[in-house]
Amino acid sequence: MHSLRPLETASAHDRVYRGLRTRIMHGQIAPGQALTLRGLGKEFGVSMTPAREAAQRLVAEGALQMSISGRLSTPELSNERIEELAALRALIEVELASRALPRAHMQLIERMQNINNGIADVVSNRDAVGYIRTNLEFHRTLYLRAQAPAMLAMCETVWLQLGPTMRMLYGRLRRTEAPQYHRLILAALQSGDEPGLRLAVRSDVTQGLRMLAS
Amino acid sequence: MHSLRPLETASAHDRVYRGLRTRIMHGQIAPGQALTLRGLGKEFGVSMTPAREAAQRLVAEGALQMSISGRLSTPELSNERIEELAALRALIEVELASRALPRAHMQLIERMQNINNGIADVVSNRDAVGYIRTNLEFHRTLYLRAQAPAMLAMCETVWLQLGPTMRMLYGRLRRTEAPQYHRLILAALQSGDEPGLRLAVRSDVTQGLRMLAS
DNA sequence: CATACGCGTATGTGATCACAAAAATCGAAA
DNA sequence: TTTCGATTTTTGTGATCACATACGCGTATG
Repeated sequence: MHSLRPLETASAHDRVYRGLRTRIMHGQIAPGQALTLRGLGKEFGVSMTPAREAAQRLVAEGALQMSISGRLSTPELSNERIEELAALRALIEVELASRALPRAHMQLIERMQNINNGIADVVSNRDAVGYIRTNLEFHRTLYLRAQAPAMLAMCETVWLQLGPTMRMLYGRLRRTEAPQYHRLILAALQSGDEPGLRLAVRSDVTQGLRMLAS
Repeated sequence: MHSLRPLETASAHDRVYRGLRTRIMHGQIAPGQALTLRGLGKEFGVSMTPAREAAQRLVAEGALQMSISGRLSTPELSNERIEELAALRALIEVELASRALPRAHMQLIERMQNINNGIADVVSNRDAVGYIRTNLEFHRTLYLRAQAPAMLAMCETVWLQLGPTMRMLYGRLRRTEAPQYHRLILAALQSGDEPGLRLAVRSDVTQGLRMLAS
Protein backbone atom coordinates (compact mmCIF):
# COMPACT_ATOMS: atom_id res chain seq x y z
CA MET A 1 0.00 0.00 0.00
CA HIS A 2 3.05 2.25 0.06
CA SER A 3 2.82 4.90 -2.62
CA LEU A 4 6.40 5.09 -3.79
CA ARG A 5 7.15 8.02 -6.01
CA PRO A 6 9.01 6.99 -9.16
CA LEU A 7 12.67 7.88 -8.95
CA GLU A 8 12.64 9.86 -12.16
CA THR A 9 10.06 12.24 -10.72
CA ALA A 10 11.67 12.56 -7.28
CA SER A 11 12.08 16.19 -6.36
CA ALA A 12 15.50 17.76 -6.67
CA HIS A 13 15.90 18.35 -2.97
CA ASP A 14 15.08 14.70 -2.32
CA ARG A 15 17.84 13.56 -4.62
CA VAL A 16 20.33 15.80 -2.88
CA TYR A 17 19.04 14.74 0.51
CA ARG A 18 19.26 11.03 -0.19
CA GLY A 19 22.64 11.29 -1.81
CA LEU A 20 24.17 13.27 1.02
CA ARG A 21 22.47 11.22 3.69
CA THR A 22 23.82 7.97 2.32
CA ARG A 23 27.31 9.37 2.12
CA ILE A 24 27.19 10.62 5.68
CA MET A 25 25.65 7.48 7.13
CA HIS A 26 28.21 5.26 5.44
CA GLY A 27 31.07 7.33 6.72
CA GLN A 28 32.21 8.67 3.36
CA ILE A 29 32.63 12.14 4.83
CA ALA A 30 35.15 12.81 7.57
CA PRO A 31 34.11 14.59 10.79
CA GLY A 32 34.51 18.35 10.51
CA GLN A 33 34.38 18.34 6.71
CA ALA A 34 33.00 21.65 5.39
CA LEU A 35 30.29 21.81 2.73
CA THR A 36 28.87 24.69 0.72
CA LEU A 37 25.43 25.07 -0.80
CA ARG A 38 26.77 26.13 -4.17
CA GLY A 39 29.15 23.21 -4.13
CA LEU A 40 26.38 20.75 -3.33
CA GLY A 41 24.16 22.30 -5.96
CA LYS A 42 26.82 22.00 -8.63
CA GLU A 43 27.61 18.45 -7.58
CA PHE A 44 24.00 17.32 -7.87
CA GLY A 45 23.17 19.53 -10.81
CA VAL A 46 20.61 21.70 -9.04
CA SER A 47 20.39 25.29 -7.88
CA MET A 48 20.97 26.49 -4.34
CA THR A 49 17.36 26.18 -3.29
CA PRO A 50 17.06 22.39 -3.23
CA ALA A 51 20.59 22.11 -1.85
CA ARG A 52 19.57 24.38 1.01
CA GLU A 53 16.49 22.35 1.80
CA ALA A 54 18.44 19.11 1.85
CA ALA A 55 21.10 20.66 4.06
CA GLN A 56 18.55 22.13 6.46
CA ARG A 57 16.92 18.76 6.76
CA LEU A 58 20.18 17.02 7.54
CA VAL A 59 20.96 19.71 10.10
CA ALA A 60 17.60 19.04 11.73
CA GLU A 61 18.47 15.35 11.93
CA GLY A 62 21.86 16.05 13.47
CA ALA A 63 23.74 14.74 10.45
CA LEU A 64 25.23 18.15 9.74
CA GLN A 65 25.93 21.11 11.92
CA MET A 66 25.54 24.74 11.01
CA SER A 67 27.65 27.52 12.48
CA ILE A 68 26.01 30.76 13.56
CA SER A 69 27.05 32.21 10.23
CA GLY A 70 25.34 29.38 8.37
CA ARG A 71 28.43 27.43 7.39
CA LEU A 72 27.84 23.69 7.00
CA SER A 73 30.05 20.89 8.24
CA THR A 74 29.81 17.35 9.50
CA PRO A 75 29.91 17.42 13.29
CA GLU A 76 32.89 16.30 15.35
CA LEU A 77 31.28 14.44 18.21
CA SER A 78 32.49 14.67 21.78
CA ASN A 79 32.99 11.46 23.73
CA GLU A 80 29.96 12.27 25.85
CA ARG A 81 27.83 12.66 22.74
CA ILE A 82 29.11 9.38 21.34
CA GLU A 83 28.28 7.60 24.58
CA GLU A 84 24.80 9.06 24.48
CA LEU A 85 24.19 7.99 20.91
CA ALA A 86 25.50 4.51 21.64
CA ALA A 87 23.09 4.29 24.57
CA LEU A 88 20.26 5.33 22.28
CA ARG A 89 21.28 2.67 19.79
CA ALA A 90 21.24 0.10 22.56
CA LEU A 91 17.81 1.15 23.79
CA ILE A 92 16.11 1.30 20.42
CA GLU A 93 17.83 -1.57 18.64
CA VAL A 94 17.27 -4.00 21.50
CA GLU A 95 13.59 -3.15 21.34
CA LEU A 96 13.51 -3.50 17.55
CA ALA A 97 15.27 -6.86 17.68
CA SER A 98 12.90 -8.04 20.36
CA ARG A 99 9.90 -7.07 18.25
CA ALA A 100 11.37 -8.71 15.19
CA LEU A 101 12.14 -11.99 16.92
CA PRO A 102 8.66 -13.56 16.71
CA ARG A 103 8.56 -12.84 12.96
CA ALA A 104 12.13 -13.87 12.18
CA HIS A 105 11.75 -16.99 10.07
CA MET A 106 14.47 -19.11 8.53
CA GLN A 107 14.48 -17.19 5.28
CA LEU A 108 15.29 -13.97 7.08
CA ILE A 109 18.03 -15.56 9.17
CA GLU A 110 19.62 -16.99 6.04
CA ARG A 111 19.56 -13.59 4.40
CA MET A 112 21.25 -12.11 7.44
CA GLN A 113 23.85 -14.87 7.34
CA ASN A 114 24.61 -14.04 3.74
CA ILE A 115 25.06 -10.38 4.56
CA ASN A 116 27.28 -11.27 7.49
CA ASN A 117 29.45 -13.44 5.29
CA GLY A 118 29.88 -10.47 3.02
CA ILE A 119 31.40 -8.54 5.90
CA ALA A 120 34.43 -10.83 5.81
CA ASP A 121 35.15 -9.66 2.28
CA VAL A 122 35.01 -5.95 2.94
CA VAL A 123 37.03 -6.43 6.10
CA SER A 124 39.81 -8.19 4.25
CA ASN A 125 39.86 -5.30 1.78
CA ARG A 126 40.25 -2.74 4.57
CA ASP A 127 37.11 -1.12 3.15
CA ALA A 128 35.76 0.98 6.02
CA VAL A 129 32.82 2.37 4.07
CA GLY A 130 31.85 -1.08 2.85
CA TYR A 131 32.12 -2.41 6.36
CA ILE A 132 29.79 0.24 7.76
CA ARG A 133 27.28 -0.19 4.95
CA THR A 134 27.18 -3.96 5.26
CA ASN A 135 27.00 -3.84 9.02
CA LEU A 136 24.05 -1.45 8.94
CA GLU A 137 22.37 -3.59 6.30
CA PHE A 138 22.68 -6.58 8.62
CA HIS A 139 20.92 -4.72 11.39
CA ARG A 140 18.31 -3.10 9.18
CA THR A 141 17.36 -6.44 7.64
CA LEU A 142 16.42 -7.65 11.10
CA TYR A 143 14.72 -4.48 12.26
CA LEU A 144 12.52 -4.20 9.20
CA ARG A 145 10.77 -7.30 10.50
CA ALA A 146 9.77 -5.44 13.65
CA GLN A 147 7.10 -3.57 11.66
CA ALA A 148 7.91 -0.42 13.61
CA PRO A 149 8.65 2.35 11.13
CA ALA A 150 8.86 5.18 13.66
CA MET A 151 11.39 3.26 15.73
CA LEU A 152 13.41 2.34 12.68
CA ALA A 153 13.44 5.96 11.56
CA MET A 154 14.76 7.05 14.96
CA CYS A 155 17.34 4.31 14.79
CA GLU A 156 18.54 5.42 11.39
CA THR A 157 18.76 8.99 12.61
CA VAL A 158 21.17 7.83 15.27
CA TRP A 159 23.18 5.90 12.69
CA LEU A 160 23.28 9.06 10.62
CA GLN A 161 24.65 11.12 13.47
CA LEU A 162 27.31 8.51 14.13
CA GLY A 163 28.25 8.11 10.46
CA PRO A 164 31.32 10.33 10.21
CA THR A 165 32.56 9.14 13.59
CA MET A 166 32.06 5.47 12.76
CA ARG A 167 34.43 5.79 9.88
CA MET A 168 37.07 7.11 12.21
CA LEU A 169 36.43 4.37 14.73
CA TYR A 170 36.38 1.50 12.26
CA GLY A 171 39.33 2.97 10.46
CA ARG A 172 41.43 2.33 13.54
CA LEU A 173 40.07 -1.15 13.91
CA ARG A 174 42.38 -3.98 12.95
CA ARG A 175 39.72 -6.53 12.33
CA THR A 176 40.13 -9.77 10.50
CA GLU A 177 36.61 -11.17 10.68
CA ALA A 178 32.98 -10.27 11.06
CA PRO A 179 31.86 -9.03 14.50
CA GLN A 180 31.63 -11.83 17.00
CA TYR A 181 28.29 -10.62 18.30
CA HIS A 182 26.69 -11.04 14.92
CA ARG A 183 27.07 -14.79 15.35
CA LEU A 184 25.44 -14.52 18.76
CA ILE A 185 22.56 -12.55 17.27
CA LEU A 186 22.03 -15.19 14.61
CA ALA A 187 22.20 -18.01 17.14
CA ALA A 188 19.69 -16.32 19.42
CA LEU A 189 17.35 -15.75 16.48
CA GLN A 190 17.52 -19.40 15.49
CA SER A 191 16.81 -20.67 18.98
CA GLY A 192 14.19 -18.02 19.72
CA ASP A 193 16.15 -16.91 22.78
CA GLU A 194 14.86 -13.43 23.52
CA PRO A 195 17.09 -12.55 26.51
CA GLY A 196 20.07 -13.83 24.55
CA LEU A 197 19.09 -11.74 21.56
CA ARG A 198 18.74 -8.60 23.64
CA LEU A 199 22.13 -9.13 25.20
CA ALA A 200 23.79 -9.89 21.89
CA VAL A 201 22.37 -6.79 20.19
CA ARG A 202 23.29 -4.59 23.12
CA SER A 203 26.82 -5.95 23.13
CA ASP A 204 27.22 -5.56 19.39
CA VAL A 205 26.00 -1.99 19.44
CA THR A 206 28.13 -0.83 22.35
CA GLN A 207 31.29 -2.69 21.46
CA GLY A 208 32.50 0.12 19.22
CA LEU A 209 32.33 2.43 22.19
CA ARG A 210 34.99 0.51 24.06
CA MET A 211 37.55 1.43 21.44
CA LEU A 212 37.17 5.02 22.51
CA ALA A 213 38.33 4.35 26.03
CA SER A 214 41.61 2.96 24.78
CA MET B 1 30.59 28.29 25.99
CA HIS B 2 27.32 28.07 24.08
CA SER B 3 27.13 30.82 21.52
CA LEU B 4 23.46 31.71 21.65
CA ARG B 5 22.32 33.85 18.78
CA PRO B 6 20.29 36.86 19.95
CA LEU B 7 16.60 36.43 19.27
CA GLU B 8 16.34 39.63 17.28
CA THR B 9 18.82 38.30 14.75
CA ALA B 10 17.35 34.80 14.54
CA SER B 11 16.83 33.81 10.93
CA ALA B 12 13.38 34.02 9.45
CA HIS B 13 13.05 30.31 8.92
CA ASP B 14 13.98 29.72 12.55
CA ARG B 15 11.20 31.98 13.73
CA VAL B 16 8.69 30.15 11.57
CA TYR B 17 10.09 26.79 12.64
CA ARG B 18 9.95 27.54 16.34
CA GLY B 19 6.51 29.07 16.16
CA LEU B 20 5.01 26.18 14.24
CA ARG B 21 6.81 23.57 16.28
CA THR B 22 5.53 24.94 19.56
CA ARG B 23 2.00 25.04 18.24
CA ILE B 24 2.17 21.47 17.02
CA MET B 25 3.82 20.08 20.14
CA HIS B 26 1.28 21.73 22.39
CA GLY B 27 -1.61 20.37 20.42
CA GLN B 28 -2.85 23.69 19.07
CA ILE B 29 -3.32 22.17 15.62
CA ALA B 30 -5.79 19.37 15.04
CA PRO B 31 -4.72 16.15 13.27
CA GLY B 32 -5.23 16.38 9.52
CA GLN B 33 -5.18 20.17 9.49
CA ALA B 34 -3.92 21.48 6.14
CA LEU B 35 -1.28 24.20 5.86
CA THR B 36 0.03 26.22 2.92
CA LEU B 37 3.42 27.81 2.45
CA ARG B 38 1.99 31.13 1.39
CA GLY B 39 -0.33 31.07 4.37
CA LEU B 40 2.51 30.38 6.77
CA GLY B 41 4.62 33.04 5.12
CA LYS B 42 1.92 35.65 5.46
CA GLU B 43 1.23 34.64 9.03
CA PHE B 44 4.86 35.02 10.08
CA GLY B 45 5.57 37.95 7.81
CA VAL B 46 8.12 36.20 5.60
CA SER B 47 8.27 35.01 2.02
CA MET B 48 7.75 31.45 0.88
CA THR B 49 11.40 30.49 1.10
CA PRO B 50 11.79 30.49 4.89
CA ALA B 51 8.31 29.03 5.27
CA ARG B 52 9.34 26.16 3.03
CA GLU B 53 12.49 25.48 4.98
CA ALA B 54 10.60 25.42 8.27
CA ALA B 55 7.97 23.12 6.82
CA GLN B 56 10.56 20.76 5.32
CA ARG B 57 12.26 20.54 8.65
CA LEU B 58 9.06 19.71 10.47
CA VAL B 59 8.29 17.10 7.84
CA ALA B 60 11.70 15.56 8.45
CA GLU B 61 10.92 15.38 12.15
CA GLY B 62 7.57 13.75 11.56
CA ALA B 63 5.64 16.73 12.89
CA LEU B 64 4.05 17.36 9.50
CA GLN B 65 3.35 15.13 6.56
CA MET B 66 3.62 16.01 2.93
CA SER B 67 1.50 14.46 0.21
CA ILE B 68 3.08 13.38 -3.06
CA SER B 69 1.87 16.66 -4.51
CA GLY B 70 3.62 18.61 -1.75
CA ARG B 71 0.56 19.51 0.28
CA LEU B 72 1.23 19.97 3.98
CA SER B 73 -0.87 18.72 6.84
CA THR B 74 -0.52 17.51 10.41
CA PRO B 75 -0.52 13.71 10.37
CA GLU B 76 -3.42 11.61 11.58
CA LEU B 77 -1.71 8.81 13.42
CA SER B 78 -2.84 5.21 13.26
CA ASN B 79 -3.22 3.30 16.50
CA GLU B 80 -0.15 1.25 15.63
CA ARG B 81 1.88 4.39 15.16
CA ILE B 82 0.67 5.79 18.46
CA GLU B 83 1.61 2.59 20.24
CA GLU B 84 5.05 2.76 18.71
CA LEU B 85 5.60 6.35 19.72
CA ALA B 86 4.39 5.62 23.23
CA ALA B 87 6.87 2.74 23.43
CA LEU B 88 9.63 5.10 22.30
CA ARG B 89 8.61 7.59 24.94
CA ALA B 90 8.77 4.85 27.54
CA LEU B 91 12.21 3.69 26.43
CA ILE B 92 13.82 7.10 26.20
CA GLU B 93 12.14 8.86 29.10
CA VAL B 94 12.82 6.04 31.54
CA GLU B 95 16.47 6.28 30.60
CA LEU B 96 16.47 10.07 30.92
CA ALA B 97 14.80 9.92 34.32
CA SER B 98 17.25 7.31 35.47
CA ARG B 99 20.17 9.47 34.42
CA ALA B 100 18.68 12.53 36.06
CA LEU B 101 18.03 10.81 39.38
CA PRO B 102 21.54 11.11 40.87
CA ARG B 103 21.52 14.84 40.11
CA ALA B 104 17.97 15.56 41.22
CA HIS B 105 18.38 17.69 44.32
CA MET B 106 15.68 19.20 46.49
CA GLN B 107 15.55 22.43 44.54
CA LEU B 108 14.69 20.58 41.35
CA ILE B 109 12.05 18.45 43.03
CA GLU B 110 10.42 21.56 44.47
CA ARG B 111 10.38 23.17 41.05
CA MET B 112 8.71 20.09 39.64
CA GLN B 113 6.18 20.14 42.44
CA ASN B 114 5.31 23.73 41.61
CA ILE B 115 4.79 22.84 37.97
CA ASN B 116 2.68 19.89 38.96
CA ASN B 117 0.49 22.07 41.15
CA GLY B 118 -0.03 24.30 38.16
CA ILE B 119 -1.52 21.37 36.29
CA ALA B 120 -4.49 21.42 38.65
CA ASP B 121 -5.33 24.94 37.48
CA VAL B 122 -5.26 24.24 33.76
CA VAL B 123 -7.22 21.03 34.35
CA SER B 124 -9.99 22.86 36.15
CA ASN B 125 -10.15 25.30 33.24
CA ARG B 126 -10.54 22.47 30.72
CA ASP B 127 -7.48 23.92 29.00
CA ALA B 128 -6.13 21.06 26.89
CA VAL B 129 -3.27 23.06 25.40
CA GLY B 130 -2.23 24.34 28.81
CA TYR B 131 -2.39 20.83 30.18
CA ILE B 132 -0.10 19.45 27.50
CA ARG B 133 2.35 22.31 27.83
CA THR B 134 2.55 22.06 31.59
CA ASN B 135 2.81 18.29 31.51
CA LEU B 136 5.69 18.42 29.06
CA GLU B 137 7.36 21.12 31.13
CA PHE B 138 7.18 18.82 34.14
CA HIS B 139 8.95 16.07 32.26
CA ARG B 140 11.47 18.33 30.56
CA THR B 141 12.47 19.91 33.86
CA LEU B 142 13.51 16.49 35.08
CA TYR B 143 15.16 15.34 31.88
CA LEU B 144 17.28 18.45 31.53
CA ARG B 145 19.14 17.20 34.60
CA ALA B 146 20.16 14.06 32.74
CA GLN B 147 22.75 16.09 30.79
CA ALA B 148 21.91 14.10 27.68
CA PRO B 149 21.04 16.54 24.90
CA ALA B 150 20.82 13.97 22.11
CA MET B 151 18.38 11.86 24.09
CA LEU B 152 16.31 14.88 25.05
CA ALA B 153 16.18 15.96 21.42
CA MET B 154 14.91 12.53 20.38
CA CYS B 155 12.39 12.64 23.18
CA GLU B 156 11.08 16.02 22.07
CA THR B 157 10.80 14.77 18.51
CA VAL B 158 8.49 12.04 19.77
CA TRP B 159 6.48 14.61 21.71
CA LEU B 160 6.24 16.65 18.55
CA GLN B 161 4.89 13.74 16.54
CA LEU B 162 2.31 13.05 19.22
CA GLY B 163 1.29 16.70 19.61
CA PRO B 164 -1.83 16.85 17.46
CA THR B 165 -2.96 13.45 18.72
CA MET B 166 -2.39 14.35 22.36
CA ARG B 167 -4.84 17.17 22.07
CA MET B 168 -7.46 14.75 20.83
CA LEU B 169 -6.69 12.28 23.60
CA TYR B 170 -6.61 14.76 26.42
CA GLY B 171 -9.63 16.52 25.02
CA ARG B 172 -11.65 13.41 25.73
CA LEU B 173 -10.22 13.14 29.19
CA ARG B 174 -12.46 14.09 32.04
CA ARG B 175 -9.76 14.77 34.53
CA THR B 176 -10.10 16.60 37.79
CA GLU B 177 -6.56 16.50 39.11
CA ALA B 178 -2.94 16.17 38.11
CA PRO B 179 -1.80 12.76 36.88
CA GLN B 180 -1.45 10.28 39.69
CA TYR B 181 1.89 9.04 38.41
CA HIS B 182 3.43 12.48 38.77
CA ARG B 183 3.14 12.07 42.52
CA LEU B 184 4.84 8.69 42.26
CA ILE B 185 7.63 10.23 40.19
CA LEU B 186 8.17 12.93 42.80
CA ALA B 187 8.13 10.42 45.64
CA ALA B 188 10.65 8.18 43.91
CA LEU B 189 12.91 11.15 43.27
CA GLN B 190 12.79 12.18 46.93
CA SER B 191 13.63 8.72 48.18
CA GLY B 192 16.20 8.01 45.50
CA ASP B 193 14.28 4.91 44.47
CA GLU B 194 15.50 4.17 40.96
CA PRO B 195 13.32 1.11 40.16
CA GLY B 196 10.32 3.00 41.48
CA LEU B 197 11.18 6.01 39.34
CA ARG B 198 11.52 3.91 36.21
CA LEU B 199 8.17 2.27 36.85
CA ALA B 200 6.45 5.56 37.62
CA VAL B 201 7.76 7.25 34.47
CA ARG B 202 6.86 4.29 32.31
CA SER B 203 3.36 4.21 33.76
CA ASP B 204 2.87 7.95 33.35
CA VAL B 205 4.01 7.88 29.75
CA THR B 206 1.92 4.91 28.68
CA GLN B 207 -1.22 5.76 30.58
CA GLY B 208 -2.54 7.95 27.80
CA LEU B 209 -2.35 4.98 25.50
CA ARG B 210 -4.94 3.07 27.49
CA MET B 211 -7.56 5.63 26.63
CA LEU B 212 -7.25 4.52 23.04
CA ALA B 213 -8.29 0.96 23.79
CA SER B 214 -11.53 2.12 25.33
C1' DC C 1 59.12 36.21 13.02
C1' DA C 2 54.58 36.91 14.81
C1' DT C 3 50.43 39.47 14.83
C1' DA C 4 46.98 42.54 13.37
C1' DC C 5 44.69 45.01 9.84
C1' DG C 6 42.22 45.47 5.38
C1' DC C 7 40.48 44.19 1.09
C1' DG C 8 38.67 40.93 -2.23
C1' DT C 9 36.17 36.77 -2.66
C1' DA C 10 33.12 33.21 -1.23
C1' DT C 11 28.96 32.09 1.05
C1' DG C 12 24.28 31.99 3.22
C1' DT C 13 19.74 34.43 3.28
C1' DG C 14 15.46 35.79 1.75
C1' DA C 15 12.51 37.75 -1.94
C1' DT C 16 10.63 37.25 -6.39
C1' DC C 17 9.34 35.02 -10.59
C1' DA C 18 7.84 31.61 -14.12
C1' DC C 19 6.07 27.24 -14.50
C1' DA C 20 3.53 22.93 -13.80
C1' DA C 21 0.33 20.46 -11.42
C1' DA C 22 -3.35 19.90 -8.35
C1' DA C 23 -7.59 21.52 -6.29
C1' DA C 24 -11.68 24.10 -6.38
C1' DT C 25 -15.32 26.22 -8.78
C1' DC C 26 -18.80 26.65 -11.98
C1' DG C 27 -21.81 25.13 -15.54
C1' DA C 28 -24.07 21.86 -18.47
C1' DA C 29 -26.21 17.57 -19.40
C1' DA C 30 -28.53 13.33 -17.95
C1' DT D 1 -30.91 16.65 -8.27
C1' DT D 2 -26.67 14.55 -9.42
C1' DT D 3 -22.64 13.87 -11.97
C1' DC D 4 -19.23 14.83 -15.21
C1' DG D 5 -16.16 18.08 -17.51
C1' DA D 6 -13.87 22.48 -18.47
C1' DT D 7 -11.98 26.52 -16.58
C1' DT D 8 -10.13 29.27 -13.04
C1' DT D 9 -7.61 29.59 -8.90
C1' DT D 10 -4.50 27.93 -5.63
C1' DT D 11 -0.28 25.80 -4.48
C1' DG D 12 4.47 23.81 -4.47
C1' DT D 13 8.97 23.80 -7.01
C1' DG D 14 13.20 25.39 -8.49
C1' DA D 15 16.03 29.12 -10.51
C1' DT D 16 17.84 33.61 -10.09
C1' DC D 17 19.15 37.83 -7.97
C1' DA D 18 20.58 41.48 -4.64
C1' DC D 19 22.43 41.98 -0.34
C1' DA D 20 24.95 41.44 3.98
C1' DT D 21 28.40 39.11 6.20
C1' DA D 22 32.04 35.91 7.12
C1' DC D 23 36.22 33.92 5.68
C1' DG D 24 40.93 33.89 3.69
C1' DC D 25 44.92 35.81 2.15
C1' DG D 26 48.27 39.23 1.51
C1' DT D 27 50.58 43.09 3.46
C1' DA D 28 52.31 46.06 6.82
C1' DT D 29 53.74 46.91 11.40
C1' DG D 30 55.41 45.79 15.97
